[in-house]
Amino acid sequence: MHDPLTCPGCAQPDLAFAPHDHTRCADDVLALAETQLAQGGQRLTPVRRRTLQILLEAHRAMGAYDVLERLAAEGFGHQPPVAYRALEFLEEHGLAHRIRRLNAFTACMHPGELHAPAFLICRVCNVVAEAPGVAVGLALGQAAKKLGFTVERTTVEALGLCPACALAEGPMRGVA
Amino acid sequence: MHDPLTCPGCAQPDLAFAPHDHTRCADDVLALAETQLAQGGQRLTPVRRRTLQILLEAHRAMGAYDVLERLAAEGFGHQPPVAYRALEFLEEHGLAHRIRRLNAFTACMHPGELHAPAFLICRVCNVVAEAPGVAVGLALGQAAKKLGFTVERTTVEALGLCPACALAEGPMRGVA
DNA sequence: TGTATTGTGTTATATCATAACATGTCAAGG
DNA sequence: CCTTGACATGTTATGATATAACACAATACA
Repeated sequence: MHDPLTCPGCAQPDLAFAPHDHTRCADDVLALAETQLAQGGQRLTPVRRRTLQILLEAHRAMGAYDVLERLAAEGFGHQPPVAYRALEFLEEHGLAHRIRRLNAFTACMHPGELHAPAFLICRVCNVVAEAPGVAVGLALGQAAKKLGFTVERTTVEALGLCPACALAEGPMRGVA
Repeated sequence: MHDPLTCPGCAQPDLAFAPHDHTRCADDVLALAETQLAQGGQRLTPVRRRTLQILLEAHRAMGAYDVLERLAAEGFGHQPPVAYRALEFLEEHGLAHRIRRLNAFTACMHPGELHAPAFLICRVCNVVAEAPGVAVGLALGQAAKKLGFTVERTTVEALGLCPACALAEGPMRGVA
């Protein structure tokens, strides 16, 4: 169900990068999602369900066209709107996030919890970690308040080096 | 040099939205940019200079193709890379920022100052304000540090309502 | 002046995203 | 039951954004 070897977060537990809650991976999140949506009178239809599953299984950010390819291969529609609609639905309901710097989407690792997501994107290996962004959201909200601006949604992304790639790259500087 | 009537920030001084420093608009920023670049051994070539000017004059976020159109009309190249290269150069050197939510670029309103820019984007009128983002950057840096992640660049954007549009929209709720 | 570096411009193509419309599904009310 | 309205899915077509790769020009500097 959850393969540590293909999960970027699990691959380096000592470094604690991307320390998502494994007890909630894939199927668990899926069940949770279904419950949540039902409460709001929303439907987790087959395409939407499968889209979420694909994101959860991939366990990394995926472009809409990548998702579409998978969906198409499984008998769903073959055209971009199929993927975009499902992804947008998931995003609207807090089950997925859009990573703007990568033009990609990723499953939310802790749906239901109120959170202003902040993402850490490794520029070398492209792994995306969802960091606790409450403090960031708060700071942003305050800055906005001073200007009389009402915040509705936020995009917070940091590009840099994950621990593993920093180890690999850092010591190389000036060597060669 | 600076027309309050076409400047979103100046249009509503009472609301203090987008309270950029007017003494630094257009020509001032341009001069500052030139100095700064020269110090770093970089060149503010005609295309680059004109691109920055266009962004400063527009005083709002512009798409790369909008910028290109202006450049082309003035005798510069007619192909996308012309605009993208100039814009990327400006961004790298802190003279312009990329607004990912809008796939657009905007001139930096206070170049030289060390700052992690945070943008407030009105979803109604599309005006973009550059808010002081130091606190936000700090919070993000700390969250990253906990995961061993090294932040190099950040994207911080909030979508919401600017004061003017909030006034126009807020009271309407439930009325009709 | 020659030579390396950087910048500009081009063609061509890749990548990402949405508008508009037809068809299908399903639940609620007649 | 069957109609109707809302929502969902699928399609075609197009729009919008971005980059690769290469030729040539300008500049810096030995």
